[in-house]
Order: sequence, then structure tokens, then C-alpha cells
Amino acid sequence: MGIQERKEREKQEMRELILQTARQVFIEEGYEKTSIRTIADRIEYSPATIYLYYKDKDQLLFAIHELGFDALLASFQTLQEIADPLERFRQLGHRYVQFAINNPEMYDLMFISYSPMNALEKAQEGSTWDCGYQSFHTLCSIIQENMDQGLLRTNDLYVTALSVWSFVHGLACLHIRNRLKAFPEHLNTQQLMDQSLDLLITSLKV
Amino acid sequence: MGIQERKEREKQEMRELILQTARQVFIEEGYEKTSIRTIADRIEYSPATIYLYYKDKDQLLFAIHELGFDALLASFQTLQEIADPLERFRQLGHRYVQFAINNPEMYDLMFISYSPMNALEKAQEGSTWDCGYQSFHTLCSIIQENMDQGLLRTNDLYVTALSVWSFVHGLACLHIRNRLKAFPEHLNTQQLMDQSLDLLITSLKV
DNA sequence: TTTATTTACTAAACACTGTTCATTAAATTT
DNA sequence: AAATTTAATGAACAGTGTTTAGTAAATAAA
Repeated sequence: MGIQERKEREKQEMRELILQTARQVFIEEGYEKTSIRTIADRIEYSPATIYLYYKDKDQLLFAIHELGFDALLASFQTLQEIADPLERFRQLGHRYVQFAINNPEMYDLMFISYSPMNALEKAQEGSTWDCGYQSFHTLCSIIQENMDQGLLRTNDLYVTALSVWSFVHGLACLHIRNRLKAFPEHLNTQQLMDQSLDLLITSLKV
Repeated sequence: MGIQERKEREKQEMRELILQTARQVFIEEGYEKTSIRTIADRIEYSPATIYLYYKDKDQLLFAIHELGFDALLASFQTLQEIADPLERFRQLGHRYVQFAINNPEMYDLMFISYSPMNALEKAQEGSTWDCGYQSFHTLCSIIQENMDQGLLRTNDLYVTALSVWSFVHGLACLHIRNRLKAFPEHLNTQQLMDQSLDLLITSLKV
């Protein structure tokens, strides 16, 4: 029975077509213009068809947000090449913030928008945010290495990791949601972020 | 000509009625259900009437977000009673995060939603975010006092203030947008936030 | 007081949104 | 060749922010 296999394959291909098209629309046109109808238009299918492959918009956006995490984790990949743990730590923060600046819409979807978390809630009772947790684990590992070598003033891994994440996320969030540019001092956000990051590392350093 | 004065008064009263009703809907029903039609229903006027008093929804939400800042700044008011600068510093952070936890929808509107910043942009070229800047100034003052007494390791006021703000905002943001509760470890968010805040202050301390 | 004008308000429409469902047409199985 | 399963859609529903032409009341002018 090759027909069932072919049909299954075609179904997956259609799912992928929808996802990739949705990702494209999302990146090119932004969150707001990423409507079911816009995506449907691009693939030349009716809006209702999308609902045969994704339960609702939140589920589709969840799939897009996972692609975002692929890219973020990829940018973390080469961190192991950095020998100095403290420099590796700083670079992690830097790349995180840089990702947010370079891919604001995607960062927004991954870390700010309600949508993917709604999808998670609707999926099953007590389902976990795997890709988010995976990124958090990268941060934990690097902090642990710094702690092991006695480079930090803190000793609580979890609290330190959450603090660092909050810090870089806060920076990213304020920037993306236009809370910095509305200030009287018109400052170089990029430079200011680097300075803040330096301050954080310096403060945590022993 | 008392008629013109009465008309002007009535106009202001109507504006206030719309604003207060909008605030009520916003707090009681949340951001999502705060539609022009919902507000119009409550005051028993047609939706179009609201547009005679507020240019668009962003402008109305901006007015609501200003009410939020009134409340936030009010919670900062009694900080001067705290003699110890470092403790005052910690309390500021604590009250900020507490405000976010207790008034998630309002915090969201004030610091996360695009809406009020859109209103600001549409208003005039180069108009500033006064209420946001005022809160930031409170933070700056307290940090300055700590610096003056040589209590901090840092010396750049602006960068330190932005870092602290990013930190507490990041915490608030992750919490409100459900990025913490999706983690395997089901932790007491409140307690974790307090610990993180302590870590920040300790790290900045000389 | 009657006429003219300004003011306040609204019904209805426009262009969107996510989502559902009965119906149709094609592919597959019997 | 007939019956059944599958895939796709048109059309609708209920909602959104916003605009505009038209109405009725209040005010000003004659």
C-alpha cells in the first residue's frame, strides 16, 4: 500500500508549505499582517484549508516560533569555541540581545507574544515549553562553568540564570516595544545595550 | 456668554466619562475585551461618539496608561520615608515588580503594548514619553543617592538606571507573558523574583 | 418669534480579523 | 461501475477599528 504513504507524505509537505509560507509572510510583512487569509492567498488555497493542517492560528504561530528558536540556538552553537568562561558568558548575552535587535518580530513572537504560550496551554495539560527551556539550559551551563571556576560572586545557579535572562530580555523588550526611543536623550541604543551588558557581567564578577 | 463655558465643561465631562468607563472595562475585563463597542455600550452611546472625543483607540489607551502611571508613581511616593539609601533602592525595585504582579493588564499597557507609543508617535514629531520618563527619573534619583554615598560599584548613572530598569522589567515581562510558568520546575514566582532582586542589589553593592 | 446655523450624535457601511460548516469534486476502495 | 473516503472551498458568523452621510436638537441671528 504505497498510496497511504504517499498521502501521508503529501500531507506533511502541505503542512511544511503552509509553515514556510507563514514564516515568510511573518518575516517579510510582520506580525500584524500575518493573517490566515494572507497566508492562504500566498499558497493559493482557501483560508479554510489551513485549518485542515493547523488547529488554529496559535498552533501555526507556535510552529513559526520554534523556527525562531532554531536560529537562536544556532547562533549559540559557536560559543564553545570561546575558551574564557567569562568571555563566553558575555558573548552569550551579546548574541541574545543581538538576535533580538536583528530579528525583532521573531524575538517578539518567541518571548513576548501570548500566542505560542496559548498554543502550549491548549495542547495538553502541563505541556512544557521545550525550546524555551533548552535556551535557558544553555545559559545555565555557561553560568555553571563560571561558578565552578570561582568567577562569580553568586552561588545560586537558578536565580542567577533567571536574573541574567530577565536582564537581557528586559533590554530587548524595552527596545522592541519602543520604550527607549521615546526618551528625551536620543542615545545609541546599540552602544547603550553593550554598556549595560558589560555592567551586568562586571557586577556579577567576583 | 456662559453657554460656551458650560459646553466646554460638558465636553470635558464626556471625555472623562469615556476615559473612566474605558479604564473600568480595561481593569474588569482586560485588554482584549476593551473594544470601542464595549465601551460605547457601557456609556450607552454609539461607537462613533467616542471618536468625537478621542482621535483613535491608541489615544484612548494612552490616556488609560497615564492613569496607570499615576498609580505607579503613587506607590513610589512613600519611598522617601525609608532612610537607608540601599534599602530604598531595593524597595523601589520591589514595588515596581509588585505593581506588575498586582496589575498585570495595566503594566502590560504601560510598558509592553505598542499602543501608547503609537499614540505618542502619531501625536507630534518628537513628542516625549513624559510619564515614563518621570518614573525613570525616580529611579535615577535613588541610584544617584546611593552613588553619592559610595554604596555602589558603578559610576555611570544612566547605564546603571537602564540596567536596573531592564532587569525588573524583564522579570515582570517574563511573568506576565507566561514565560516562567511553562518551565518544568514549578516555582514560586513571587519568591523567585524577590531572590533575583536581592541578587541584583547585592551584585551592584560595593 | 421665526429663520439660519452650528453642534452632538448615530446608523450604516467598509475593510478587516479568526473560525466553522455544509457542500462539492476528486481520489481511492469495494 | 458503484460506494466510500478524502481534500478543498464558498459562504457565513461574530467580532474588530474607523469613516461618513444624515438627523435632530440646541444656539445664534434675523
